[in-house]
Amino acid sequence: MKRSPSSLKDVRLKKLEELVESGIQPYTTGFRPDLRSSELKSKYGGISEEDNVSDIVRIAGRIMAVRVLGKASFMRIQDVAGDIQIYLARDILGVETYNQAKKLDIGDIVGMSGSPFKTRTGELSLAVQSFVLLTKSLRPLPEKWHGLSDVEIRYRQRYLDLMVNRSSREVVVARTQIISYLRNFLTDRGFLEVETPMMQTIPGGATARPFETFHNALNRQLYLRVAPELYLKRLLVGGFDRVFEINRNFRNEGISTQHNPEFTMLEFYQAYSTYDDMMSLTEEMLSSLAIKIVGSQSFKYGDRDVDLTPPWPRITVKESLLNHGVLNSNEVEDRNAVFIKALELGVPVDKDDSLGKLLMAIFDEVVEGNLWGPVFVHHYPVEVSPLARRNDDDPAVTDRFELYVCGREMANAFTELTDPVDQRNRFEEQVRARQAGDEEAHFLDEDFLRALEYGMPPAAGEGLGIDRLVMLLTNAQSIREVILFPHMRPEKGLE
RNA sequence: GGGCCGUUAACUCAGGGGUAGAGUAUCUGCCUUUUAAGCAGAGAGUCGCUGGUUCGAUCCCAGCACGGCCUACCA
Repeated sequence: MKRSPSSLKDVRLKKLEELVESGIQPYTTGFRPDLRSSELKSKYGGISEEDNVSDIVRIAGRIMAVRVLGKASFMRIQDVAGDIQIYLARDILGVETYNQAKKLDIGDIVGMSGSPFKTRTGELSLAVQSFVLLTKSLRPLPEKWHGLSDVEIRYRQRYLDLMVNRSSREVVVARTQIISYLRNFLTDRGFLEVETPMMQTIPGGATARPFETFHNALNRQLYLRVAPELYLKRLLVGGFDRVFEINRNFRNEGISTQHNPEFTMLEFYQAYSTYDDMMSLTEEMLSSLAIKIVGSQSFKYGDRDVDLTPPWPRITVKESLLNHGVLNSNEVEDRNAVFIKALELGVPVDKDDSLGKLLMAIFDEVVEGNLWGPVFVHHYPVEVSPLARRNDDDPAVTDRFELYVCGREMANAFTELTDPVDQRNRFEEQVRARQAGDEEAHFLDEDFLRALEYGMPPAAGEGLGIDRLVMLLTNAQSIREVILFPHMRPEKGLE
């Protein structure tokens, strides 16, 4: 570490030495506050400037602002609940203690004991009678007006961001409330929360490239899961009729404002139900969640309005293409016409792609981003839905939907494929695609097929991207705003 | 992966071919109800890194690193 004699950190290290020399412990344990700042405010907020409160209360927190007025000083102490002003006066503390208090720095964590009172301007404050330095801070905090806005520092040093930016703390709280709400919502309906493997020998359940790792003792390759789906369905086979998991998935793909290599998914499965039931459940779950979190079913995302009031429109993939005008009703059934249209649109397609794949390629390219929603798009082609049940009337499509809100896929659900013979065929098709170079194609999971051969009850399941849901409800434009420690390249030159 | 933009003090930002500026923060002094406290003074930067052009580069050029946005892949 480089040390110029006058660096801000060295100034504080010198103070630290002086504190120790004068017998003050700079990292003290054992102080227990009575109240958080918000509790102090609600308990004593009603006092008047004339009141002489004799109660002594203890608060703890970080010094965020210091105003020394000579023989008296004010400081702002921040804790998790907010902040409270404290008043330090020489004639209360005595000369020696007051001079020690003046050595406290912005950033230090302190415990303060004193009596609540109101200042001339009517602000509830704490007149300190004694204090203790709990943690000496050695680095200066970001500037008090503009705070910390450099996104790189905000993400890399999230602790700093949380310290100085209230909005960042609010996102954390909202995220926790959202997950808690979803957990209770499902638990209340008889769902059992489970945990399934993150490290898998055969990564399954989604079309995605997995991360690879290696188990030394077993001398074999393992994958980080791309989805929990196949394990949750094994639990349906085992007899649990409603299960869910809220946990991390890992996909070895690009990073963007919508994508982090690890992200959180809610997956839930319900036996004896269909994807229609999933749509109703999703409407109820997310619209009530919105009321809980933002206070209304309609709210702003960016500069546009979103309204989650049920029911939400339901259209098929083909209808969405027709509605958009990109294809007409003759073309949409004609594989070659669709292929030509894809080429015209510059959509990346392969000459061997099936009708279903081509339709989805065009959908992804031109329709998806325009689906402000909320809208359920259903009847996905069977070729791109290897785990979903075929539609009884049209075996070329599946009983699958994706929920779109604000041009983004929020959820993916389907009536599950329970036929082990069909499932084997679908897997084999995926294996052929993998052998042809598709690194995202599914692996064949022989044990999963064996489970289906024992018999899985008819069921529907859904995956819901938690990060994107949190983005929607906190009006965040980047997934990194809703993940505490988003993935970053290693920092160079760190001391 | 591709394109564009950015990187100057601890933070927020100006500046610009002749070796650097502001506010906040820090330090010193004054100040017993401030709250963007005030007043006076001071210190603080290898201008992201490495090369090139130039008498001279923080500035111009190239490469690299990191970040942002768009794009691609995906959820």
